[in-house]
Amino acid sequence: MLFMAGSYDFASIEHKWQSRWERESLYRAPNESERRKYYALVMLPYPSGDLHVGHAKNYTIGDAMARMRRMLGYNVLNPMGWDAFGLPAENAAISHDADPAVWTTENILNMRRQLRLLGTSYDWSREIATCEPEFYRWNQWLFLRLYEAGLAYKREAPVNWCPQDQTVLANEQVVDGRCWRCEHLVERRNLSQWFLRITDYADRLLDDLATLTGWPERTRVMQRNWIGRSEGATFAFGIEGLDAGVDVFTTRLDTLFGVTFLAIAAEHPVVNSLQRIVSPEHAAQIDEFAASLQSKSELERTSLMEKRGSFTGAYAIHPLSRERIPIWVTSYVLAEYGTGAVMGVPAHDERDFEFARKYALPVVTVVVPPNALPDEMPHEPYVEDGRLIASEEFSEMSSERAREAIAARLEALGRGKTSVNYKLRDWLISRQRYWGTPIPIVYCSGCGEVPVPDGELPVLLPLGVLLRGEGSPLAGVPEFVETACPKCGGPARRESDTMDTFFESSWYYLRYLDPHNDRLPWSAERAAQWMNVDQYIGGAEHTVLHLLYSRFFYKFFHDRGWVRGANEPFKNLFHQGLVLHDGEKMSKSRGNVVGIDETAEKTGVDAMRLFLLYVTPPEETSDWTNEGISGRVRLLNRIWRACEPFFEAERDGGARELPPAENAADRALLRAVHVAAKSAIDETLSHRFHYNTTIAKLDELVNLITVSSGAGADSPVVAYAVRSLPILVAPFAPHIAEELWERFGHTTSVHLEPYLQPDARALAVDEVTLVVQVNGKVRARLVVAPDVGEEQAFAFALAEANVRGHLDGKEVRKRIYVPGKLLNIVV
RNA sequence: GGGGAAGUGGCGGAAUGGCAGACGCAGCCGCCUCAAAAGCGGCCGAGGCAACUCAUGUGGGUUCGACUCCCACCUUCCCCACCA
Repeated sequence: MLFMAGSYDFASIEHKWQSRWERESLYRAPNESERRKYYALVMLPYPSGDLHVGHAKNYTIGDAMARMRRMLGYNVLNPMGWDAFGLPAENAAISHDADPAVWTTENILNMRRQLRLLGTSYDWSREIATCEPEFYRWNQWLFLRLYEAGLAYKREAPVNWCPQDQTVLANEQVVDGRCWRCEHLVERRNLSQWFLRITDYADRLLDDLATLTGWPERTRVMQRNWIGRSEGATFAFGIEGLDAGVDVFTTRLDTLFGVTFLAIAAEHPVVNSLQRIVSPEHAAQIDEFAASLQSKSELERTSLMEKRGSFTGAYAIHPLSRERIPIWVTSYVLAEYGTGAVMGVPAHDERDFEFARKYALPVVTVVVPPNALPDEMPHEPYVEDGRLIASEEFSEMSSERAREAIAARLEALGRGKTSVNYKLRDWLISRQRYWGTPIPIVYCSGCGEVPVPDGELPVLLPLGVLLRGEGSPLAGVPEFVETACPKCGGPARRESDTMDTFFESSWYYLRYLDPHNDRLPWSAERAAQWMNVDQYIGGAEHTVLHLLYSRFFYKFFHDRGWVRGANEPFKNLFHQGLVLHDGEKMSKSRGNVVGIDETAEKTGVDAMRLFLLYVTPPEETSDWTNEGISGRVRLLNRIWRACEPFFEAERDGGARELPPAENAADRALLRAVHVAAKSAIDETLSHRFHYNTTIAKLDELVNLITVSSGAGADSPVVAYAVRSLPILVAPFAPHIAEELWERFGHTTSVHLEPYLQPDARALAVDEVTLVVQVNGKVRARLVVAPDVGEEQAFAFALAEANVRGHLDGKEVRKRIYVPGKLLNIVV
């Protein structure tokens, strides 16, 4: 290791303290404490192999924040674990013949070492890995509780299927409608799948967003849009020649008299009934049309394809006018949203208009702009609200009134009522994959679907399974699948699907509270002690799914009484920005990945931590540059050199008392110390974490100390400032802080010290620069006492030649005085 | 198509109604040195000899005063997207 004269030996210092912190379990969080609790949580990582400085940003922000809270007197819980189930392990098995369990364990070992190398302050006694039976047995336990509550159920559903790889794909693995591995077009297949009934919680998930004032606004908006509540009405069209009707959902009931066709999804259940009443030619056309769509993914059916349809030959009856309405099967109506059927109103809907034009269906205008006459031949749909025409007795009503009046009429006739629809769909948790939690269900020919009793948990995932990347791996393991029915003891088959890994990440934060409990996933007592999470930090890519699923689970737990207090898990939420390298995304293929190990070796992790916190506000995208980090290396070396003269001095017990200032330089130095401390505390308590400004204040402080160093070790003010440095930098550069603290003669850790409390006497200024403006333009700057009065300030201002020149004998119309800051004279 | 965020020197950024550009990077000059590195000191938005003027994406507005608030537009990034 080479290091220059005037620089310090970061490598041995960082290694020394990391070992000692671990040996002394310095960051263990006791369950019982006099101190107020603070639950600091960073999203648990997937053990993908290696950390780079981009990952480090996330952990550094969380760690600096947790260290600040600890030094501010809180009992901080700062845990870490591994989101250890998932596809990359399985893919590694398929491509390099590696056992997923071994691959995962090796990665965890390496990444745990790297997280320690970052100087993080986690309580490792609470570590969890979701792939261990001690953890996933509680996944199964929670699944069974959801099952008992009717919130877990099985039904047939369309999924993404890659015909090349012969396997189901997760939504995230479908890129632009193609398989991420072989780029084959993905098809839709109907398979029997497990779902969680998150839609039961849609209203609460939506309404409680209002209570999440500590979340970024954009995250709340995205969740609101994802839930996608829309208010409207559901009503029935009768069908000529059938007893059954077709339900339709609409938000635009005011356009009901503009209906010229009924559009239904090809998968709609009524299609079978229609085929029985229409001519053989029409029935064949419907079959042909449905077949042409069947294998297409939703993406193809939506974005890529032009709207298509086929007339069924059947007619519906308009619920009010009783007119005959042709029924079409179409490509653009989604079976999974609303009722799978839509009233076609081409005059007032873009999609219906496009469809009607293609198939020459009539366009009937029933809403016009408030003060306009109707267009006889519209060239584009009018989609705004307006005034009704040609709508029987509802004509001349406003859209808003008409919606209410028509809904009331439909309800009176028993043909419909107001209703609410959500975009949110039930959460599909089945995966035809190996490396996940087995779903604890058994199928018995006699008893049917039987839940595995709690006493038989965990249902262990068999190890050493041959993985070929085709089909459902567990289905091919007889020792796993073949079992006895828990009810009747007869032969039965286990469910071979595993759970979506979002299942475990929806509740893992509760397991940290009670990681060794073997009777329950966590105890209500521990939850009461620690929940809710005070600050959650993680990537914005989890804005919708992970956070929504976690909120859903937590509300379920709350309903059960397993957690109390607020029914939201995460009080404050923060999304960190990405890290680029020289303006480009880090990736192995570009060869521009900056690793943790190389950085620790080259510059030390204290410098890395400072750089990541300093280069941008934490929520912004930052750019890693070698020049940038050298600036932070310089700062650390300057801190070291400022402290060196004090290493041999005897321990000064009074060093933390504010010394008296002899002169302006002393006052400036004391002020710089306390301004830095105030900044660190403000950024923490505000949950803003703009430590870039705090570190800039540390730069200013070190600049002042360097200038003052001529005053030497015998100046009590310089001594005070220097001795404050380890405390001030401890949350950001924890190793150098600890080393300096020790060299100053302390025998306990700096990280157990209280943070420096800003002192009003040190922060006070004895003179300020008062800006004098004439008509809003700066004309003079006066150095005055901070408490100077308006009259006196005005008198001072008039003494300035430049001010007098601009007043030039004109009449003073108005004066604005901001004490200690500004005087504006308006003439 | 819908929604969200953001536009400030060569670069990252600071300032959230009151001195625009803190702090750092890069650059330039000097000191130290036989020399270099490191370190230390200084300069560093544009124009002007200067007093000054101009300048925070563009155009309006509110205000004594706007990077900051309001309206419109332009650009960039992100998310969702035939959601009836």
